[in-house]
Formats: sequence, C-alpha cells, structure tokens
Amino acid sequence: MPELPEVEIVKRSLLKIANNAKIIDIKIKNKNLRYKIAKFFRKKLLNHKILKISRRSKYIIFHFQNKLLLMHLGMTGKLLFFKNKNQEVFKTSFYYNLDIFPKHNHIFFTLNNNLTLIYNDVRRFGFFRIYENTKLDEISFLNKLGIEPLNKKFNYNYFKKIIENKKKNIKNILMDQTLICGLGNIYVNEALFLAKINPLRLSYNIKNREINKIVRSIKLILQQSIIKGGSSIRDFKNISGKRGKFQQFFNVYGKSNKNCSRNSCTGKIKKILISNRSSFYCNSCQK
DNA sequence: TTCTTTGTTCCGGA
DNA sequence: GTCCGGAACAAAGA
Repeated sequence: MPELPEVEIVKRSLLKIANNAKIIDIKIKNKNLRYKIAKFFRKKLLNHKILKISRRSKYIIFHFQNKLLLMHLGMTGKLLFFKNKNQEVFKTSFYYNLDIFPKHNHIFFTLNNNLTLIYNDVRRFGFFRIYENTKLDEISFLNKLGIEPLNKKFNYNYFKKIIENKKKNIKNILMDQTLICGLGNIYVNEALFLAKINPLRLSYNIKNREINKIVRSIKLILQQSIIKGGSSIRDFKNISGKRGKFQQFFNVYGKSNKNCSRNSCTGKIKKILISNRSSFYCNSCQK
C-alpha cells in the first residue's frame, strides 16, 4: 500500500529517470482505472516534455508546459521501467506475496530517452488525470489536504491545535487527510506504537508530552522508511534495484497475537477494527 | 459466494 | 451549519 514514504521513493526514482524526458508515445490497454482515462489523454500529452515531478501527500504531479498530470497509485498501483529493448530497469511495487503480472499493465509511456514507463495496477484503484492551465490549489484532490507531516510546520503547536478541539480517537485523526496528509493505515499503526499511545485514545485527552511524542514518532517512522527505500512489503525495488527493507521493521502492523517487540514489555499485539480498518497495538505498553 | 484490502466520497444522525 | 462515524465504491484474490 503506497503511503507517503513509498510515493516519495517513486517520485525520487522518476526524477532520476524521467525528468526532462519527452513523451513520444502512449499506449492505453485499459482505460478503466478508478476514473476512466479521459478522451484525448494520449493526444494531450504526446510530444510534451516533463519539466518537473513533485509529490503532495500520496499524489505525484508531472508538470508540463501549461499542463499537469496527476497520478495516484491507489492500493496496488506501481511503475515498471523498461529499456526499449524490453530490459527491465526497475520496478516499484507494494504488495504481499504477489508477482507483477503483465495482464495488469494498463498504460505505457514511451520516453525519448530509450525508456518505457509502464503503469501496472492489479485492483485499478489508482488514477491519472490531466489538468490544463490549472494551478495546484485549484485541484480538488490537492486543495483539501492538510499539512505534510515532514514539513517543519508540523510541530507540537500545530498538532495541539488540531487535536484539542476534536472529539475523535487519535487513530482517526491521523488517518484524516484533511488534517495531516500522507499517512495510511500502516504508518499510523506504527507511529502510535512508537509513541506508546493506544489508537482509541480520544484526542482531546492526550497530554502535552504525549502530543510531542506522537509528532516525533510520525516524523521518525516516515524518515526511516524513506531512508530504507520504502516499505513495499515485497518486491519493491528502488532506483538502485534494491528492495525496500522497511517492512522488516514493522512492529505491530499485521502482527496479531505476536509478542510485543519492545524489550521491557510482555504484552501481545491485538487487532481491532477502528472505523472498519484493521488496527494493531500492544495491549500493554500503548496506554 | 463471501470476505478482505485501500483511500476517498457521500450520507444520515447528533 | 458542523462534526463524526459508517457505508459505499472501485477490482481481484483467497
């Protein structure tokens, strides 16, 4: 499941390999992603040069002259990079125990640097959308997003203001993309473990030192994961062709009934549903 | 056949 | 009007 760190890795990979390249062909094998690929998609991007590639939350933005291409990877979206002689350069992938099947290759972008970029998505919950003569803050997917958690402005004071007036549990606060963006189920679970906070705690009851701890845990877990190359679970390869390793360091996600990994703790990892999402936490050290 | 997975959006109740 | 939780939605694999 691509969350902020994985999307950041994809962006960095794209920057190295596709920035300043011109799109010289596009083949669409399946239009039916989360939103149907728009008419004239190919025509609108053909012979356009990628001037810049940026990330906002879990979205990647390709910048062209007077045009933007917004990409979201959904649950299982990934990019494969091939040299034009069909040699695989590397791939970005995010899921458990499954290989990448060509039948899920939906869109092919041929670049003028001998590379072909392939969008592969098993569940087709990802999407592409083109915006012409549009500013970033006019895009509805982007202008409702909250603060980037790795931004310096995301700090104790900012977070305290967010949570003191809310009547939600802390897990739902962190999952709410209009407050803090880019965190998904995995990193929320991991950050709360690190901060020793029970995911069901109501936000307005959380003490000042705990607020501080949560902010620091979020930043730490995201930074660590980016450094380790994204957490992809299996088969993630970054620009150097190496797999992401962060998944080996999960402490709670998917660890139901396992012993707590904290040295001083004898608790077990519990799995509960919060707003219909699996939530994992230690029943002993997360208070 | 049913359940699970995700982020986003929509809707009803408080 | 606002806030919040729950459900729906997309597709496919187990």
